[in-house]
Amino acid sequence: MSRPQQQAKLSTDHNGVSVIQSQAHASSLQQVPQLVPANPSAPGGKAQAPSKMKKAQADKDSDEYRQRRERNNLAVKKSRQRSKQKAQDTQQRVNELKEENERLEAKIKLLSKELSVLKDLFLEHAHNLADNVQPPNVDGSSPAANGPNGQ
Amino acid sequence: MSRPQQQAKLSTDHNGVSVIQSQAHASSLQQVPQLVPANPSAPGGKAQAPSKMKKAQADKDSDEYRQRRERNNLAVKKSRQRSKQKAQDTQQRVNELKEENERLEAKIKLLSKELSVLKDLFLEHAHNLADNVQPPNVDGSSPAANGPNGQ
DNA sequence: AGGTATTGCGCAATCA
DNA sequence: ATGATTGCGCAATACC
Repeated sequence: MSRPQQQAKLSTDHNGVSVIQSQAHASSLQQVPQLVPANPSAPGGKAQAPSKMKKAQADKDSDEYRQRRERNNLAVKKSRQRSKQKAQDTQQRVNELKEENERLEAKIKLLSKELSVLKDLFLEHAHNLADNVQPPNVDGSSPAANGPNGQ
Repeated sequence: MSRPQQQAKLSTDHNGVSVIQSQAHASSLQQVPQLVPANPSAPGGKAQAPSKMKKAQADKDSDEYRQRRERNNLAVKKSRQRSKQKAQDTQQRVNELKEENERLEAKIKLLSKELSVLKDLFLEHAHNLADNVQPPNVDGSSPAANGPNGQ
């Protein structure tokens, strides 16, 4: 995909390096504007003065016109290239962020686990301590053994 | 934020010929493609047989050709629109991911803090416990209430 | 004023 | 043969 569309015109290299062609817009196929007013031979039509045509014609042949076009074409290419690049970068960014996200998520998991372990440990010891220090309640089991720590 | 460039359906021909395109393509402005060699004096070039041109010409006039073009134009529009949409979505994705990242990062911070607090607490109690547990025999009075931890 | 940068559009070559 | 993509040129116009 993306091949020499027309074997003509610009020596746009396949690699994207465009060579500014000479002033001579010698191309292969060139369509002459030839704007035909398409005279409205409609009912009640009126003749139109063919005045501006020639000028248009001249414009296109103009050297300056060609130059402007050339510049613009270049600008367009550049712009599009940039746009594409940007899109690509954005996509890349997404990937990076996704990765980082996973990393963070993993870390969270780890921390959570660590935390829970520590909490359990702490509770256990607390109970032990309580049992040790407090007079043994000869009654049942331990006072409270619930460690409902959510997360 | 661009706007409709033209209010009239003005189509620019491949070669720069502007043509008003009426819905019914059977009316005003007949623009004959008129392929011109445009290269009257090519360096060692050779005149091309005008044989295939006619064919090309005919092709363009062909109803079928027009139809094909029309369909393709439609497809192109669709494709580009989709492409644009996709880019937009990707950008959006970036934003979302960035947000989520911040969220996660905050959570990590929180968990870390919690963890450190708990650790300290645990250490303290562990010490207490150790002091307690060590000599059950001895008549140790109070378990010591020192805060022997650095920082 | 004079330029570049963007954008919509159509064409043609490819791809699928 | 058909729709989808893609590179490209043109023209309008946005942006300096």
